[in-house]
Amino acid sequence: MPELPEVETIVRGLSAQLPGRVLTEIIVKFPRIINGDARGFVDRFTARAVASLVRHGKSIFIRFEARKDVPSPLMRIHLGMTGQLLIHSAAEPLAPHTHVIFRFEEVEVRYVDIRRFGKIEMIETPKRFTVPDAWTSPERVIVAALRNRRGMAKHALLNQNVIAGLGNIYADESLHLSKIHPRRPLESLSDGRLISLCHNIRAILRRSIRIGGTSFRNYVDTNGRRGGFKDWLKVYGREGERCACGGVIRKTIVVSRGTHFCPRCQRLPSALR
DNA sequence: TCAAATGTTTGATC
DNA sequence: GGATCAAACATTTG
Repeated sequence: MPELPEVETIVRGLSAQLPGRVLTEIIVKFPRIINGDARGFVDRFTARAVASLVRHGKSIFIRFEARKDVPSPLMRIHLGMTGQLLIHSAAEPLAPHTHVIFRFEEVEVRYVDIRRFGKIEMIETPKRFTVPDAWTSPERVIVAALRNRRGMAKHALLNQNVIAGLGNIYADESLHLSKIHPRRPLESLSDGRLISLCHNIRAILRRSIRIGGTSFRNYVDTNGRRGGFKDWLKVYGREGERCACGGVIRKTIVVSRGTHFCPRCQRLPSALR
């Protein structure tokens, strides 16, 4: 479920609580969530203090303080479709589908994931991010990533190896704001359209982050609160409703994902069908 | 009751 | 490369 604004909101929630705290215990109730050897994972991170948190795309990275000369590995958390990270006191009862518990002094962070598509892993040797982040990378870098790309616009926006962070909701919303048909071949867009697309992506992300992301079904932040961006969605989940231009919003399948668009203001030039 | 759909990613296949 | 599909899963919706 969570796309960039939702993950950003979660990282901010964790950043307000965790830095400086020592991870005293990790309880793994469902080992398959941990990528690789779960025991090694637990051993490596237990008794370490959190240094800082970073988001890149839809991934959360937790950096721990190094001990002596021993460099500290990174923890990467990807929430998949339905992953949640909730901050609780240890006394509160466990929700169903709680798979991993990170126990700190005073608080614990619980990884809850109904569909269990999420992954948590240890990264021994962190690498530089090479893919631009849809929110933090300079716009010109994102434009450059899309230029010279071929194929359907929506495909590129969803591809995390091209731009990191957009998912189905924000891809649909960005294309709608930019008046680009989801199947429009990227190579058919002028430089100006590409620049405005990237600008619109940022504008949508900015607004969504400001109000805590989109809660369509499951998403909640670290305090269990829902995000407010659902009310701002122009096409996602609005099949049959009217677009501001007067057209009626349609839902079809593009790149095997449910795709919402307005056939009136997101026209596919007839030469391209 | 059952089939389809759900905010993701990855790997296979053509 | 690019497009398509299936699978990893549980729950909700029509």
